[in-house]
Amino acid sequence: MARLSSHDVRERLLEAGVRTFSKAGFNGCSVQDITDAAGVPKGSFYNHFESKEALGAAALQHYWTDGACDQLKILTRLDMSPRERLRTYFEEATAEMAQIGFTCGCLVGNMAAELSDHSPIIAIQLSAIFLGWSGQVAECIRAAQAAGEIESNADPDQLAAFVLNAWEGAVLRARIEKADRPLRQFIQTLFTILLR
Amino acid sequence: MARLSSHDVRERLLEAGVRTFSKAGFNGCSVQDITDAAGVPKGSFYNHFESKEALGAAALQHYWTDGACDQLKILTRLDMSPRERLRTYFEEATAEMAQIGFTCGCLVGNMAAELSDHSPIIAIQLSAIFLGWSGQVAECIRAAQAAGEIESNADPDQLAAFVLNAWEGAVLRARIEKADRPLRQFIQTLFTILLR
DNA sequence: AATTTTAAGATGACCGGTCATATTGCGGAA
DNA sequence: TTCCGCAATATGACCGGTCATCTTAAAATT
Repeated sequence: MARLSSHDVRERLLEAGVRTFSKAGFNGCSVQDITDAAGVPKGSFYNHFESKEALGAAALQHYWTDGACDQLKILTRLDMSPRERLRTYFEEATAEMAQIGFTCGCLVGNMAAELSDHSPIIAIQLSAIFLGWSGQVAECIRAAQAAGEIESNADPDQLAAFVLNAWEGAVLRARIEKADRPLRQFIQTLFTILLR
Repeated sequence: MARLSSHDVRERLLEAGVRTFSKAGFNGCSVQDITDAAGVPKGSFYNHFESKEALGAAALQHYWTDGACDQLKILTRLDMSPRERLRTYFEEATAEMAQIGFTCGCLVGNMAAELSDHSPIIAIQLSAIFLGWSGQVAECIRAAQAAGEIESNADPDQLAAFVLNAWEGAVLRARIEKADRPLRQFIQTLFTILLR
């Protein structure tokens, strides 16, 4: 059996990291759990990452730039109106969460809860991720306002931050209830009240 | 030095559990961390709780019924109007979070992120806590609507769930940023847009 | 003296991380 | 083209320490 290239090993560890951290939490899994999930020998781990925390930071980045950003592209599609894009974005996210049985939740939220007090590096990353995320949503809200799809002319940045905060909370509750009810309720409230 | 009564030891473990789980997370601290924080011998732990998870469940209950409920009483005070009560409630919570330097966050949210997939007992408790919490806030919103303090006549339960979701998200972001900005912004958005 | 409760210390599995050694692909010397 | 030397990577046994939990002798209570 051919050996994996160095790049492949690193990639596998990143993806296994995202999966394993999402499922079990940063402190809820071991480095061995991750190498097992990646199908990589334990000893290889430290050739690619200097510590578990370093993998945490890299996996978070990987999740955001290679995984979550695909969904974010919905927000800039041109085949839908801004308001439709927003709705589709949260409906897609709901469907994805349903598909995995409401386990895991959002890696960004999980890492925020577990590590923001203890890993400054990851806290800074999380801050940047939330900023970018909020900015994208704000842009879409701004466009919806310009298109006359939203009554309120409140500050889009303020609205976006509030909406994403509520989304994080809804994800938490969906995970507890193992049902899409909190997510559906979030969408309904969002579009019938806040972005009416 | 006189020995502590059995009841005191249990109480100390509960309070140390709340403190330690809040600071370090459930998987981020050891049983010994908790017994040290409680100032009780480590051998005593299993005389009072059958497992770390059992303490987790008991501490969560203790936090909710003996700690957080004090703040919840603001929502039913009669010396303020319903809308004022709501604002005071979130401002008090903001002040408390500022006082501890934006570490810890909310035990309910932290445990939800860390344990809702792995501890059914705690998941059920979390579900009940959110339900009760949401109900209290909904009642206050309903009263505010009745008093004509809020324009929107949207379903109070739906509003309350959305508001608490957003609060959980805001707490997460305040913890990341180590600043009250996300909490202040939450309050501002809440009262100038959602509960206008 | 009999019974219950306490808590010190033990237990072995497991933790994040390191090690010596084996293997590899590659640039340059022939 | 062939070969060599070498840096980078692969590997799993292994490190000291910590984990959640248990055992048990001593202390307190009856």
